[in-house]
Amino acid sequence: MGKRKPPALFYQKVYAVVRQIPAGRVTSYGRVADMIGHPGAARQVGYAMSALKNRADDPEYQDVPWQRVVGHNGNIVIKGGEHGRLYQAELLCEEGVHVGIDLTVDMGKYLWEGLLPHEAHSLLEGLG
DNA sequence: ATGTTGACGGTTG
DNA sequence: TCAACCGCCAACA
Repeated sequence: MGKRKPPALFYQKVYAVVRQIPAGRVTSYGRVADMIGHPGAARQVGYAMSALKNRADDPEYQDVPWQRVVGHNGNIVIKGGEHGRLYQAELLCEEGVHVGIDLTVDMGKYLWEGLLPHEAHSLLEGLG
């Protein structure tokens, strides 16, 4: 009884980095792309986040704090209508991240510094 | 192999 | 300031 096919390597790298974001902080899709060595692949990071909803029943991926990834200006850009965006705002609020009425996070205040290059390297080697 | 799809981000008018 | 456009590139049908 096989388990479901694992995500592609690119997605696994995205999830590994997102899991490093501390509660109470956020980062952007583009910064995650930079950290996994794919600068410019911000859209694909968003794609990886979207794919998580197809694995809602897989415990392996339930600990990925997707809500801590926002647009580069701090704006919540999740699709699925206001319901989805308000849900992300609610999750962030529970972690102590203030979300403005315009569904934007103050990046100057909550931005995660991110991984240093050697930290990203040691985190990602051994995947796939 | 090829075309379509996207939870982005930078540029343009 | 803001909407529309477009380049980006991995995953998937």
